[in-house]
Amino acid sequence: MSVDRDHVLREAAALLTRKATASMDEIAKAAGIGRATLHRHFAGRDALVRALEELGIQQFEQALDAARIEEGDAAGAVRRLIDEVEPVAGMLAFLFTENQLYENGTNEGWNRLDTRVQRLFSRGQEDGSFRLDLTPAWLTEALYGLIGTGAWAVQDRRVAAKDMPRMVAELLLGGAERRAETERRMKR
Amino acid sequence: MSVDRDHVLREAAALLTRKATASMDEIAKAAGIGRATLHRHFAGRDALVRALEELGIQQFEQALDAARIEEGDAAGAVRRLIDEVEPVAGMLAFLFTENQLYENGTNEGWNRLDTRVQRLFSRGQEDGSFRLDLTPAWLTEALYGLIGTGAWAVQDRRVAAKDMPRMVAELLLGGAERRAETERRMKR
DNA sequence: CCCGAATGAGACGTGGATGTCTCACTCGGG
DNA sequence: CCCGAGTGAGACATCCACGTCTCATTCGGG
Repeated sequence: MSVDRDHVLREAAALLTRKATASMDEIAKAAGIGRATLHRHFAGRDALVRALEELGIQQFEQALDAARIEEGDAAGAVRRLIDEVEPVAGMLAFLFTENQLYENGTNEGWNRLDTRVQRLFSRGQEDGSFRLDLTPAWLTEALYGLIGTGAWAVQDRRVAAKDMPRMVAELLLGGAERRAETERRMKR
Repeated sequence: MSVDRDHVLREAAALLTRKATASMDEIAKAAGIGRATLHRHFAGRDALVRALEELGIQQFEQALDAARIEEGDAAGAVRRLIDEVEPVAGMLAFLFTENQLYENGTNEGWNRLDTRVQRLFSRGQEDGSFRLDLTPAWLTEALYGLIGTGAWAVQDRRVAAKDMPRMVAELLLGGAERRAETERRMKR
């Protein structure tokens, strides 16, 4: 009977990522509940969006923890991170799109996570596994962008959900150009 | 005196990409004109968005033509395309975000250009310069996503506008991992 | 210099979304 | 079995953005 709060937020994120102007009524229907119930759980649209940001940041942090991005080689850490993020890619896409986060003087919680990701790329550069001509800031943005693009492609059935992490990781780390190392990895 | 239509559309795209729920008044102010004047040039919000799509598609097509993506090696063609697209990256980011384009039964003009880009990646795979384990459809989506991310990073001053094309092209083609070929290219 | 076209500011009515409320219903625990 | 908490549907007033209109002003060409 009781409404699954996380489920509502997931559906809301998926809808709002597709159609940012969706009305509260549309959001409620997408989540399979009545508009009144939606208002009972979230005071208003603003409160809903803030809850969305909060949950997204929390889930992203859990992914960072679960992937143990501070351990092992940097490339492996990036792969683990993308694997862990996949189930909540929709939420992250919403977060990345929702720049309101940036306008209102950068969000504190987000900054903490952002720094953590940037450090991962810095570490990869320092230990020689990542190239030095692409800044950690750009690699971080690119990671977000590719995850968002991937989540989108999955929603539109252009890519299967199970393939998404590999697509994102391979492109981000290895790029599109063919090379010997890629051939070797493919054969494993 | 007369309003610069393209300038208005550019500003509108930049604003709407950041804040999709921006009101007509905000759009007008962002473009430096009055709300009445905005309405004189575009019958309504829908008309504005349609004009935005039209201009974006037109500019993207011009970029595809100018880059002569059907000629030369595929990697070079991708680099030229990104260079040509850079000035209108904001418009393209809007187009990519504006999924309404996909909802309303895919847009005809867009499909034509999308096919053209996919063919570029297919060509690269056939001539052996691109890897085969990433589908042309995904590489195409990734290109759009990275261009959008790049445009965004430039807007937020995280990346200099002149560096954006290189950042996007290098990541898309070469990826983040260090390798001998990259070192060689850097020394040129 | 002067006239006309275009603009900016603002008033105004309208429609749709919002937030609140009521009421009947349903489900689950005691 | 029964009661209460939680829900869906809908009514309702309110508010905001929209689209239209007017009017004074400004800018540029003739």
